[in-house]
Amino acid sequence: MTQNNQKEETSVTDTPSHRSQQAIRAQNQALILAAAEEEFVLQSYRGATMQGIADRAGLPKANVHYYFKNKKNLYMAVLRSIIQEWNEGLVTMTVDSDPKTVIEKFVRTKLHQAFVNPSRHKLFAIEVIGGAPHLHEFMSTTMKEWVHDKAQVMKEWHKQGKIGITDPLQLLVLIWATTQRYAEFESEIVGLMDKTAYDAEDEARAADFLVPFILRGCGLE
Amino acid sequence: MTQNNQKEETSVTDTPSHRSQQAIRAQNQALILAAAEEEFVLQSYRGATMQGIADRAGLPKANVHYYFKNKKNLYMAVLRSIIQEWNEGLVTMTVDSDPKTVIEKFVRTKLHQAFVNPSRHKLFAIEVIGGAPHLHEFMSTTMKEWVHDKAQVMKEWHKQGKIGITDPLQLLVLIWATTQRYAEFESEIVGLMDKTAYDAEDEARAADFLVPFILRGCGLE
DNA sequence: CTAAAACCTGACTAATTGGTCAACTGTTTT
DNA sequence: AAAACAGTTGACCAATTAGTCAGGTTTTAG
Repeated sequence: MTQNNQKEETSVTDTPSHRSQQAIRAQNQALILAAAEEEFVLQSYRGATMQGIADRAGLPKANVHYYFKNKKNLYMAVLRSIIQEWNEGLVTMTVDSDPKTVIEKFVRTKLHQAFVNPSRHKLFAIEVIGGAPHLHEFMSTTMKEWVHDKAQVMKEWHKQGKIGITDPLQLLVLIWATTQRYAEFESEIVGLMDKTAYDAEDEARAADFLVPFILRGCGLE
Repeated sequence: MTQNNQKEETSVTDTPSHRSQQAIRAQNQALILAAAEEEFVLQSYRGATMQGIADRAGLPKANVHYYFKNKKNLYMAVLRSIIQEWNEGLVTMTVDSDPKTVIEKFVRTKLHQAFVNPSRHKLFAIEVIGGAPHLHEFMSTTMKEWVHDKAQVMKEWHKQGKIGITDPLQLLVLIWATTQRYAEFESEIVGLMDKTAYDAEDEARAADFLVPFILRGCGLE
């Protein structure tokens, strides 16, 4: 594939001849972000090319640069949208909550996110594995506060004899590891199940295994 | 850093003026493989440069090409050494084994590997996340056979009422996820613990948490 | 209707980088 | 000792690719 390119087909939604600029902006940015997410996952930061992203989005490369000044800028935009989803998956958890209910909800929420949007989890994982150079701020502020907050709650639960866990950080790491794994290692897990992709019941199967397993591990139920 | 380069210092072991060619080969290949492993983890395949690997190994770039024909060749060599370690970490597990003993041993072995050699686990993870394009053969032969074999054993254990797990594949995925996580997400976990690197007790802390948790999850103990 | 603003894009450029090679030095073999 | 072989390396090249830009078209505001 050379540096040159042209649109091959009209975009996904049949475009009216007259579109508001706001709509154009929104649609193209979304198109580019989605394309970038996939390319960055498959090729990693350096391996992904602006041309490849443009092709996937069905736009000329120069147009991608029109919306996102440069590659790093685009990459950061993708990371921001991932962090946003992370923030939405949070569970309210107070000293008075029922551990069993909260933990089950947390596991199911995270697992669902993993199955619904594997690419994002893969990209996040690649970033963390590489030392999280672009996520330092998020990790050392938002995420750390959330973790310390939840750890406090869990320690209180333990004091009250509601849960058999003394080290809440380890539990959080375990829950993230086990749920996100289905997204990150999709290709491996799918292969070991002799399939080419998850089917409709795989999320439920994973949940039916994970939820009781983790609850038992916590000394609940 | 330009394309040019030169050795800055004599290599790690003070070199005698007369070295056998076999020794030279072995040492340089090891040097390059170690350097490549680190670069590939930090920069991913495309991001890693032959020049960067050469610099890290303390050799001129052309010398790297002398030992490994090209970049892909070098990358595959690194993957091969990772697979080799994987094969060494296997546990013998038969129908007559004691589940508790075997699972505990398996978890501890995998966890130890993760703490001792995090780079390899990170690289393996990146490869799988990207769809394991270079590991297809390994995954669909060696690994699949091993997994199906162990799954058979575990199903038999369940029939005999020795273990409360009906879906062995899910358990294997969970054990890999939880143990390898400490390597893969090193930067995140270390950050959340307010450290800059794991200390001597962290492996033991993880094991003390994971082993009983997983055994409880399996309905053992 | 018209001018300004926003959007679009083919063609180009500068920088990076994988890979080659010829000339060289050190080691082994006969 | 000298031919053959293995290891070393600076200089070079071709391919790739992020980013620019000038001149275009379409949309919007007045």
